[in-house]
Amino acid sequence: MKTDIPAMNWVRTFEAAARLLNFSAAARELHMTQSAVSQQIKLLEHHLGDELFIRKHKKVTLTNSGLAYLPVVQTTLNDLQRKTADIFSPVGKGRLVLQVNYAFSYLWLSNNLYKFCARYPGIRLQLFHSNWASDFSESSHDLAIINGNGKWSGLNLEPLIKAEVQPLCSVKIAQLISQPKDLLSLSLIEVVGASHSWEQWFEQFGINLDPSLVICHKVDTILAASMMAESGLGVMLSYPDLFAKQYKEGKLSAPFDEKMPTSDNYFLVFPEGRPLSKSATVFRDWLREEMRVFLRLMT
Amino acid sequence: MKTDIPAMNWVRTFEAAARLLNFSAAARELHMTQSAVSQQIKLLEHHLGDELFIRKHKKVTLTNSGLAYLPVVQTTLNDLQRKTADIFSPVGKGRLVLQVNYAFSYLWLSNNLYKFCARYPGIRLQLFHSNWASDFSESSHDLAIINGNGKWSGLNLEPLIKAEVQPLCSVKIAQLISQPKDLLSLSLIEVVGASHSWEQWFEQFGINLDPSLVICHKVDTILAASMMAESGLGVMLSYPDLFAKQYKEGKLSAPFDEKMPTSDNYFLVFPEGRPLSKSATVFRDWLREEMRVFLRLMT
DNA sequence: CTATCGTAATAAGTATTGCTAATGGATGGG
DNA sequence: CCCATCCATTAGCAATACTTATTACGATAG
Repeated sequence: MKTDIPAMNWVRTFEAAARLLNFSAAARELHMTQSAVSQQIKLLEHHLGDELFIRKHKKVTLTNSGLAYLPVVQTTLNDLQRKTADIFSPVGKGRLVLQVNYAFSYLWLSNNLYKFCARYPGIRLQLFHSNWASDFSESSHDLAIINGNGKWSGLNLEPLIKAEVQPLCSVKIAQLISQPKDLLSLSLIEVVGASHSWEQWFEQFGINLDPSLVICHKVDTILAASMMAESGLGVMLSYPDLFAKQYKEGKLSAPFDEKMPTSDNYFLVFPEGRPLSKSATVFRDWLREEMRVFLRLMT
Repeated sequence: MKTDIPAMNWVRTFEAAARLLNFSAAARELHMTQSAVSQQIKLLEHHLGDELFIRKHKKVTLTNSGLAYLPVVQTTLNDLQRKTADIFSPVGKGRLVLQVNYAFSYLWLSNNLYKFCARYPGIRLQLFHSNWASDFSESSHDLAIINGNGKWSGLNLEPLIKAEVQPLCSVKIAQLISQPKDLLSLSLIEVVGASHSWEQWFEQFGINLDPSLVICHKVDTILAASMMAESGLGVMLSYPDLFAKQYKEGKLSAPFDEKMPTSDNYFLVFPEGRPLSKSATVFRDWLREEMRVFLRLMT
């Protein structure tokens, strides 16, 4: 085969013909004659140095190579079309692929995303959930929302909430607490992997935490921690901003006003060095504004 | 913009011009005249309904749209070229992307892959490690090697080793063991998520395992289990086939000959309903044959 | 068996597109 | 200031894409 890329029209003709398994039908779909289809496919086959179709008198079928090539061609054409449209179609149209942290999606986005959709009804959203830092060159999402310390290279970051944590628990449990050391007799919920810890929190009050003396549930996600805290299983140390709804509904309460800074935050993440698609820019701007309003209401 | 896909030559011309930021240089690279480049880019801009370059008398720069479009075009062209070559270039050429289970890669593949590379020097390998079942429609790998019970739909599966496990430990520890109940006084290493368990193993001998009475290390990967077993920290329950090398080198030993069937295995996984690329077929055949020889040597 | 329909291949001619050569305008370095 | 470099434009030629018309083949219905 020749090493250069086959012409777009050959490929598009092949796609239609392979999908329909009928040159005449492909010709109708592409608004050309059957003859043109026949010729283009012959040219493509010659270019690739391999047969794509088995011509059996009344119907054509795909060869093994053709069968293997069809999905390649389909995803390529589809990708190019979609991404081209994302960049060049007018603002408010197109698809937007987001990678979102589970907890942020459940605790904040689920309560607010409807506003974005109402404002930009032409933007079709596609949400993927993952808690891991994202590789924009590999994956095909436009934006990501990730929790972590923000030390990722090659990415643009915008912190979304205030980077401070405080003890949070059910209202019932909160009534049992009046001073920091009261916590020591309760179950503490620790999120493993977080850069803030109960140890640090107690340090603020001169209390040296002896890990063997406290009951400490360890969970690997903030979502699990919040569910345990809500159901009265213990006290968690987390971002008050994130639990506004639970706070308002009386499901969670903060026994102390003091907040402790942390180096973890939720970040809006997008690739560095190349501009965002229009839809992604629109979403970023919306999220910025929405978070600004949200955080102002918090104080 | 028009909704149909821009012609391949327009796109290719744009790619070169945008990369080099010089129409004349792009023309030289593509073996055409500067005039042709200028015209094609003008056509593409017209097609997309947007400017791609800012023409500043001596040099051109990319507009925001152009900047956003360049990576899209580059990955698309690259992908199409690579995948086309994978299908149509002669056997023994091309790239092969494998997703491999960590343990299988470390314990078996690392000792045998050199033979494949020696036999097919034209095939460039790309290995990704992951222990999770794979989605061929999303990801871009050709084959995967995964551990599990094989209950994944839409995938072709071929078991790679014998689906049986047996206790394995360091030679030193093995000398302390003569009958099954001797194990109860040692540390047992359990791989969480595996479908076989120590409980099942003891059941064979009519021993009811009381979890509270045995020291049980829990790990989440076979690799971690094997490292602990090798260093004499305890006994693990795993596939003897996988540890041939450790066995031969005296690092691991099997205190009992009896093997227990398990529903977990390592599987070679490939997509259903479409043929593999030539490189992938070659790899599959090589792996089959290599495993056949390997397993025969085992018995 | 034969007429007809649906399908693909081919040949020849036309239309479209792509490319070159030549030229002009603009700019910055020497 | 002049020359080199860069891009745009134009006109004309070359390549390609497409159409029309025709042939060939097989299935199916009469």
